[in-house]
Amino acid sequence: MTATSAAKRGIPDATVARLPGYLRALDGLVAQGVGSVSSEELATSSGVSSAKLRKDLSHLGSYGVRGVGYDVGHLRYQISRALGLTQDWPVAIIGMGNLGRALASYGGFAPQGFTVVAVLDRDPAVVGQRVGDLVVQPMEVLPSLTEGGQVAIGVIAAPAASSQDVADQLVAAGFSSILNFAPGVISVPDHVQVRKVDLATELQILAYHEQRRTSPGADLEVAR
Amino acid sequence: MTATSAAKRGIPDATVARLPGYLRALDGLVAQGVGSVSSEELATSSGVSSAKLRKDLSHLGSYGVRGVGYDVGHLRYQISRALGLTQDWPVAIIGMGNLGRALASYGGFAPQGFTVVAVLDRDPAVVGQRVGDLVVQPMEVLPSLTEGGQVAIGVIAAPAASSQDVADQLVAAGFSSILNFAPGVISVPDHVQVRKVDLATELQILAYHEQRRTSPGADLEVAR
DNA sequence: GACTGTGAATACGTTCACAGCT
DNA sequence: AGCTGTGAACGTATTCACAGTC
Repeated sequence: MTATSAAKRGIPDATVARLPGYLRALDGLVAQGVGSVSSEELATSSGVSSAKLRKDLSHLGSYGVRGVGYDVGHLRYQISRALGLTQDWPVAIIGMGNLGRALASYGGFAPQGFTVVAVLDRDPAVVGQRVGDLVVQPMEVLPSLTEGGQVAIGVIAAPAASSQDVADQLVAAGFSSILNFAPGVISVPDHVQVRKVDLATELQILAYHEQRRTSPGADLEVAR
Repeated sequence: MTATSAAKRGIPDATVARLPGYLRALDGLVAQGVGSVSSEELATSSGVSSAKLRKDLSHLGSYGVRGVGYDVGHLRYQISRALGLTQDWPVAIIGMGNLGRALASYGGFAPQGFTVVAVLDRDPAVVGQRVGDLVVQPMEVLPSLTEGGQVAIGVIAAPAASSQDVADQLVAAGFSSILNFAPGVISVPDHVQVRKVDLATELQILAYHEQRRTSPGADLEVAR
């Protein structure tokens, strides 16, 4: 219904959402040449409690050594494998406005196993322009991207008004995972995974807490 | 400890996170000239179940009418008020790389009650450049932004390597809410709210589900 | 008759605290 | 002695289902 349609016999959603954080912390340790960590140390560098970390890792298997800790390299590999990052995931970005360009140029995915293989826009004036190493392609190429059975993740960076339209085209082309940066809800068939990133929502959540700081008990008030 | 340090006698976190979605759906209805909605209709346009919607709204008060539904304008106002959006929130963005520029130029906040009032960068070569309507300022101006007691929300769009440094400067300048786009954890004092938006994390979560689709029961396997 | 608001039931997530292994 | 892995306890979120109101 909403976002994640419950995984049958898999890793709990809350845990999956934290695994990338552990992975990043482990990469930091690898870079520092650290070979082994305790749950306490790894938890601190990931910003969680050690009990939560251990529970999370216990869902992947028993990869620690009692009395010692976790082997950094091995744990890193196991988390990668659990997340499906032993393969590289090609990604297509739709919508080459400010945000789309920023995402396309941002080097942040590549090291994590994601490669932007195509950038598209429906505006003929934008098609053909260079963005980073790529040339903007028209929407018509979408179906060809999924042909090898490879590209499966689409990123919607189009304006809200056309996000449902883009989502429909992604689904029709055979994409099964969508990361949506456009505000608002998009509806897709059950078998398609959608995740949403929304700036305005995040700011509004911060505003709520910020406001509570200054006017504490403004809960029950004259309702008009 | 982690992110949200539990609200005393407030609206549940999960509810707060969904209110912006309801607000957006209500704005759509206002634009269509609709004056009244049922929980079922509003839930559908917000992508949640009607029971969840009603429970969420019940935390704000009783603003519906049994047998009828909710008055769109009044509910919109009540949610705005609960979120603290009856005032406008000035925002400062730190880091004018690709992402920072995209965020600064993105018009998406303004209608929601957020105004980007300052954009900063620590690189002297970037300081002075125009980004949208603003001129990039040096980091030194940070403390002056909070002087009127006004600017309280800072957006970190700097690279991961300097995100902790930027966070420290925001905290020192008196910011009490931070939206962090840089990968990795930042640590701040308890009274500072932090929310994180991380691309790579979202893609990794999608990859997990995507991988499960293709290789279903790859859970217990030879552990090396 | 229609639709809200909510207690009760259930599911999910986190924390505690300790048994079990090295 | 040190640290993991995990059952049991607790807390939070979601769903159900219906009493209450218009």
